[in-house]
Amino acid sequence: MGSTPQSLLDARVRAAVEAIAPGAELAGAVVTTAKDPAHGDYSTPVALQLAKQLKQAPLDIAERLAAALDVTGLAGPPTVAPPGFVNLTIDPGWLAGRLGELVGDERAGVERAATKELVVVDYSAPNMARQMHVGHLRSTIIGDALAHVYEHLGHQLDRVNHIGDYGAQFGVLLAQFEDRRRADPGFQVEDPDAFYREANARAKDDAEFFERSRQRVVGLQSGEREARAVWLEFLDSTRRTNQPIYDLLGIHDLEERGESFYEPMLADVVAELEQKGLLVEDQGARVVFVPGFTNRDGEPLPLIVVNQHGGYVYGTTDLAAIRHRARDLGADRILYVVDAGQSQHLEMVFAVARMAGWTDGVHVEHIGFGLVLGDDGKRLRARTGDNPKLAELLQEAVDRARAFVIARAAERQEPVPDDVDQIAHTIGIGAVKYADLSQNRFSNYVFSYEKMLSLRGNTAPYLQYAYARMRSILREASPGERIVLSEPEELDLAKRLVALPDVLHRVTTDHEPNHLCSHLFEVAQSFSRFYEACPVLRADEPARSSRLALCAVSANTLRSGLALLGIDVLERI
RNA sequence: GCGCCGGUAGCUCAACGGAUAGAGCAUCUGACUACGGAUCAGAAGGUUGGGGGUUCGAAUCCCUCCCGGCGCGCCA
Repeated sequence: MGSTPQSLLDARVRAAVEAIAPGAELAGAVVTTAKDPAHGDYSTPVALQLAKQLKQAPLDIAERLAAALDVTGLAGPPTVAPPGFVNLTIDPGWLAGRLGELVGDERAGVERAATKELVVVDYSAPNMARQMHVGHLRSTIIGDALAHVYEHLGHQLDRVNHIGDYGAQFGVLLAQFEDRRRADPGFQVEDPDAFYREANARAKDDAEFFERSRQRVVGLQSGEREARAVWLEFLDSTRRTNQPIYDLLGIHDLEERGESFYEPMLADVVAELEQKGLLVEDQGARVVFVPGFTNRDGEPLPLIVVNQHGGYVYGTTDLAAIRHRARDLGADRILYVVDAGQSQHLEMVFAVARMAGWTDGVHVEHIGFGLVLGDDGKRLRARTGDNPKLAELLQEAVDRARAFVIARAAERQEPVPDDVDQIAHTIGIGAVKYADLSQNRFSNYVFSYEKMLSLRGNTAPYLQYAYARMRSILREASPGERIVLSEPEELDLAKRLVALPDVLHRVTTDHEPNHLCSHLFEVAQSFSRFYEACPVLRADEPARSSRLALCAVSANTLRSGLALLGIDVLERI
């Protein structure tokens, strides 16, 4: 923010309110973007909001506000519209000047935040010894995008991969693995999901086996060598399975800090809860009752910290993690990008952390998201009924993109590009990411290759195509310094190009990346209209260098905006 | 039963308490002797699930009911 019309107008409207009604309190939006061009570009409803407070007619207040409002050099004279709006139209001269500053600005006008925060983003979080599924995909994509946005705004990031590598589930796997190894010394886990099912099915039916598996957990947690060795083997195999997925997604700076990382802190976390009087004994377990949460029968619902067998559970590691992040790392903000199904559990963890006084002054938030559905409207499954393997799902997007590029080359009787693999990868992965991010994260969405790879509409390929077209023009000539905006299409595009910082600010408030997607889509749409209406490269075009500048800023905006979403662009498609 | 999230155009979705609820897809009508037509222009399409309430103003906030999804004590 800082240099956007909205933030500048906001400050000036506040000043004018202070002048005509000192001490008046403003609730809600001060300056909003106008939907109807007849209302200008920005609008303020503050006169309406102040009417009751000041006991005066809204229209009168609006008139006095308009008179007191100094927007010289930034917008045209304010106009008043019933029942009490004050409408503002950005001065094309200001817009041209601002755009001039953005030419060649790699950051597309986004300034760094005044105060630098440490932002912990917890995302991806696959489970050891199980395939990643589409839920992990959403977490990974959304978390990565949010981390990029905060980083771009100058904050310090700690990207944490809280993998599920600890706890009772592993005992079952360990016991089964040892039995299989005993029968066949060369045994290897080929299919992690199948092995997981096999082990859990046995634990369900075989009481002896189940009891043994529980003891294996104790063995592991007490540092028994053999158990530890197998555990490490499982971890390695999980990493080998997941690495290709992270490679495909281009995600490299995620730090693995799984549940086991917090093991050394667990005893102390329990001791501290005990010492603070939060821990109580209930049904053989040691728990914290969290006000406001009830179970099926309407009884108080606890967060279990130590189970009836004396073991730690995931709530324990989650508590250790939040304490570590807030107290030891000094996080200002902790974001949990975890599916919506975990909402109650996380709210309880957050509540206990607050009760323990660990998160005073820390912004802790669950960034929940809905399910990915197949075209049958049910949870996405592979043909086999299993969770689809993510690597295959991503690969199919890439393959479809490649097929399209090849078909298009044939259609145009052109040779297939040398870098067809690179193009297919950028389009295919970009399409998957954008399809996810452009959706409201709260709702479920239907996974459709056809839609995400479509070249029309609000899709990554549309944006990538628009970018390639901008670059194609910019290869021919360089933008000028002096900018003149006269055509409506030029003005419309320019207004959108200067607003990116407002959008990013919003994304750090509501953590909904779909707003950034919409903005980039609107930029691309505005550009296409501009491109149709305003010749750029024509030799006798007087606005040539100015229009080249519009192309340059548009390209920068799309490139850097898509990068924030974790999506690459292509110079040529 | 309780909790959380959703219900907006035929479909997929926007709309940070503001003005005549907007895009895309699909449909229909136009525009290729102009910088990449993978494009653009236009048309049509709505009782914002129902009912109350608060407000100058409600898709948005509150209450209630209906529908869908997810979760709800020792897996994570």
